[in-house]
Amino acid sequence: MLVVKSETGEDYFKKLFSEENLRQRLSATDFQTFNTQAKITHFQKGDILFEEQETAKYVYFLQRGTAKLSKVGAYGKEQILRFIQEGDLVGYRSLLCGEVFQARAEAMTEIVALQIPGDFFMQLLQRDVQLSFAMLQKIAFELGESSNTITFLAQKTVRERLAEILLLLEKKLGTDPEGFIQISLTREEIANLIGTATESAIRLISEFKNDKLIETEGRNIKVLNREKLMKLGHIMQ
Amino acid sequence: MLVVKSETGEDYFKKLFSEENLRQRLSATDFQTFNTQAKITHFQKGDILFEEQETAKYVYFLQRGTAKLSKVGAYGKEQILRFIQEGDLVGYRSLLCGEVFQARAEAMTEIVALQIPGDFFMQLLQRDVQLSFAMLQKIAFELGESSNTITFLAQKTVRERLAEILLLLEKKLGTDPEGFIQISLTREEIANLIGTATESAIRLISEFKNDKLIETEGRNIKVLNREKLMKLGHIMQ
DNA sequence: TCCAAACATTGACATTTCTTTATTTATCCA
DNA sequence: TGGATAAATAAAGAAATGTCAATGTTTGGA
Repeated sequence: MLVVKSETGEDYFKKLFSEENLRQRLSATDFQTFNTQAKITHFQKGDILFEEQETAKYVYFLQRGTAKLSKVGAYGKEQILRFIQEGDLVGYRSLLCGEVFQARAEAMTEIVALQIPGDFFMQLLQRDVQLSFAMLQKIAFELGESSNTITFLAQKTVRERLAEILLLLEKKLGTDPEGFIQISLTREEIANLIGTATESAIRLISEFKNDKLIETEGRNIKVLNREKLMKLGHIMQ
Repeated sequence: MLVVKSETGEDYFKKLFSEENLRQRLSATDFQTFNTQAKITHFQKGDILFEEQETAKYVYFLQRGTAKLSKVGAYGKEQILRFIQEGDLVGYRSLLCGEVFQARAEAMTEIVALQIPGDFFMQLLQRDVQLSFAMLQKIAFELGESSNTITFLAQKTVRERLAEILLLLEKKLGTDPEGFIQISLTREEIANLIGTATESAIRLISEFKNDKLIETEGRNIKVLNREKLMKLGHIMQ
């Protein structure tokens, strides 16, 4: 199963980074520093939070909006790794390894995020056992999801992967009142999520549409028949 | 690029779990507990260190030998995630998340490992900032490698994946005096590493052999032409 | 050492997926 | 709001990959 959003830690992080909690947990000095250093930042759709190969300077705590985390493969093709949503943290991995960013984060909607300087974040980790443990849990969870993605990509056909990803997008990104998946991806982005050519993704989407499994309206997709999609995607439960 | 062995942390862990270091860092009580609880265990080739779905009870620190970490996909097909080698730790991920194991670890050679009870390991983490930071770095590194594997599987052809994995196996598992890759995998295991059918892997291995890129001797493989394999695998550098 | 079981190989064929090209449609900015 | 640009679609043929079946070979235990 492909990772769209981690299911653990988000609410936890939200609490961890709430003002009340920070004031309680941090020393007076650290709390002061936090308030000075952590800045609310805004991004528009298409804006880049950070770029591959860039030095890891900040960690972002998303308070609103959705971003995609992706990297570029051998032929310059984008690979979408996962989505970052409200309550999620992004940019910490490279920082922890002391590497430059290995992925880029791009806003898919308007975003409001708390921008935390990397060195300060690292200091916090050293001092705040609770935060450092939360991080351990979060990364451990991500790593597990990542293993699922590996199995998913290695063993399933494109058709199965598309069926699964549509269900996952619906579940994780949510739907609007009419039942369409909240955030509309381009066909190319869908292809870059499941590792196929854009044309193949398009063809299969048309097939699913003909089979009444989904309905489309421009870039928007609505799932009509969950059961059949699950069967088609050979999704175990 | 597929992960065969992590390149960070191993030596660090070796130091962390050396007797001298433990005695220095841990309190007298903890050190005593460690010596009582952590047991040297031996495994034969084919033995299982832990099984998927099993409760995470122990963490293993490999002192000698190699294991494979794998999980089972939708059709009961094995997916090899990575190899665990001397100086590496395995079993910690599920423990950190408080999940049952999501993968199995199987000995590929004789193994000597330090078996550390999970609850004790978790206690250590809470008390030993150095260990907990090392773990953060290790998992962060694994997660980065995992993203590379995702891109590798999603974007490369089977031929490219085989070329790359052969080079990687050579580099990470090492070679014997004659130049053959140390640990011989079955053709099926190679297929289960790169996400293809066994027959496809066999056919491509034959092709590489005909093209004098590699040489085989039963299950053993020797790389003859690194440059061409790199070109064939479209390996960037 | 010998034999059963597991593994490796090969060929033929089916199926999936990609690539290329052309055309239509949607989106977004000036 | 009108274009320019990007995106979506379709179709056809090529290439890659998977599946099945048959057979040869190796390996590991009795």
